[in-house]
Formats: sequence, structure tokens, C-alpha cells
Amino acid sequence: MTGKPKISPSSEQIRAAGVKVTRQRVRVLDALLAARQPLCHGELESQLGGAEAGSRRVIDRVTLYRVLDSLVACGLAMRAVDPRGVFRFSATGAPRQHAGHVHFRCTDCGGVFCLKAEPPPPPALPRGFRLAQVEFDVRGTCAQCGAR
Amino acid sequence: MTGKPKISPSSEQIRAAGVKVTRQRVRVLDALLAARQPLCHGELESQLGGAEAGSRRVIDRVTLYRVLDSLVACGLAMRAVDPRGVFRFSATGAPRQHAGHVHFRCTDCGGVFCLKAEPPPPPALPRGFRLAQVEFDVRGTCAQCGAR
DNA sequence: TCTGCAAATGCAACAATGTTGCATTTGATG
DNA sequence: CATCAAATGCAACATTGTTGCATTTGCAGA
Repeated sequence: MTGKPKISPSSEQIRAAGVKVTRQRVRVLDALLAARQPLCHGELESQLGGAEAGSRRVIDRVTLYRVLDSLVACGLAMRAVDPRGVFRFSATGAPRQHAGHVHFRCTDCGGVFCLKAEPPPPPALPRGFRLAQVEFDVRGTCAQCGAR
Repeated sequence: MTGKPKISPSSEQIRAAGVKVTRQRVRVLDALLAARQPLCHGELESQLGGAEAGSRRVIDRVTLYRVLDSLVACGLAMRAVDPRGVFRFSATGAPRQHAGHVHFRCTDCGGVFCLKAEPPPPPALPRGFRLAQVEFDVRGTCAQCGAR
């Protein structure tokens, strides 16, 4: 078994999560793991579709939605909403490059800036509550947009 | 001129903001001011439409979008995105009942709980950046969902 | 290796939310 | 009251997300 061509770590993650390992799921999870920031459906679609352009469509629009749903359901991905009201997905296992600091989002140009500040400590929760994720979202206008 | 039927405070706010005072704008701002929580487009539509049901449609769907845009543009209202990805609007002049504390959102049942904790102070921004809004988002599973 | 079945996929159609173009109406101003 | 830009209503369109159903595929067991 030394010559197995290529076992992406995603396959293992998916198998470990107890769901079927399919080409589509591997592709999508790979994309999420490689991404520096959470991706929306459209970005994933064009990224996956564009990569192998030439053959036929790599993944169906609806399938992509369902794959994302399944990844979220089995804990391999997370879903958040961006300021435009669009769902964005990120791999939970991915190195969270953006986990240790706070983000500033310019409502004018849409740009995202990483602030030096550390995220605030999570607040105390009532008995029985379990914390899964904390997001500290700071919005306004960046220096460039403010200058105009 | 003593008998002017009814001058809602919204009219004054709108006039002060320097934009035309129209029936639609007054209605929408009234609704936002009266609301206990941010309202989405659909809620506003049915609320406004239902109130005067009988005559014809009170406000056009598109007009409602545009009125909301204009209220946001002149600073009388604020726009945020809810966890479903839908825009929600609130009057900036309205008593912000939910402004002074942090929210916990259960990713299981979708419920929102108000925590006792105060929101963390906004972080320092680079030169030229202007802060418009801060959101502290805490997610996980609530006691009830966690018990199952 | 083959077979069978539940899960996953692709396709079409639909639903909800938000936007644009344009003709008509209306608020404010002189 | 005359005027004109702004606001409104209507129709059509765009984007994002969902549902139903027939076909394909991963995977477990014979």
C-alpha cells in the first residue's frame, strides 16, 4: 500500500466524522481547508468549477449547498453570515489564521483588516450552556474610504 | 393652523435629518420606533400592510426597501444582518433595549438568550479608521438543547 | 468480487430576498 | 399656484438558498 496516489487529509477527516467519503465532499473540504478566510457559496463554486474547467461542471450548485450543509452538520465546517447577508463557510479543522485577533470590516469598500487587539474573553454563561464560538465583529469605515 | 391632525415625532426626526417628509417614511420610522427589536423587511411589510388592510396596499415592497435605505442613509435607522442572513432594521433614536448586553445564540434551536455580561469595549483602531458598529456574537448550545 | 441499499448527486423547478428601470405622483419651495 | 427634484408604484430581473425526484455511487456484507 505504499503507492496509493494521494490521500488528502480531508478524506481522513471526513471518514473520521462518520460520513461517506465522496469526491465532492473532499473537494469542498479541501477548498475550505486551503482558504485563508471563510468562503461563500459563489466563491466555492467558481473556485471548484474554474479549477478543472474543461471537463464538465465539477459540482452542481445544489450539491454544493448540500455538501456544505453536511460538513456543517458533522462538525467539519462552520457557517457564519457576512455583512451582506451571505453565508460563509470555514473548515473547523483549518489552522485558524484569523482566530487570535479582531477584525475590522469596512462598510464602504468591504475590505477586512486585522487589528492588533486580542479578542475579548468569552462571557460567563448560564448553567448548562455550552460555548461553541465567539465572534467579535467591528465595523466602520477604513482610513482610505474615510479620506474621501 | 391649530388643527393639524397628528404630528408624530418621526416627522420631526425626518425633517431634522434634512430629507422629505413623506407618508411612507413616517409610517416606516414609526414602526421602527415602536418595535422592541430590529425588524426585517417582511415583518415591516405585513405590519404596515395589515394595519390599514381594507384600502389598497399601504406601501409597495420596493418602496419599503428604498425607504429603509434612505432612513439608514440619513442616520435615522441602522441595518444589521440576522443569523439567517436577512437584513434587520432598527431606529437609531429608539430605546436600544438590547444594546447593553451580550447575546447568546443556540446553534441547535436557533434561540437567542440575553446574557448578563456587558459587551466588551471596542478595540483601538489604526489611524484614520472610524468605528460605526460593534457586534459581539456568542454561539453554542443552550441548556435545553444540551440536555438532550 | 459481486450485490444491494441507503446516501449522495444532478437536474429542474421553486421560494425568499433584494435590486434596477421607468413612468407617475408628491413634497417643498419660490 | 407653478415648478421640479425627490419619492412612489409597478414590472421585471438578479442573487441566494431550498425542495422533489430520478439516477448514480460509496460502502458493507455475501
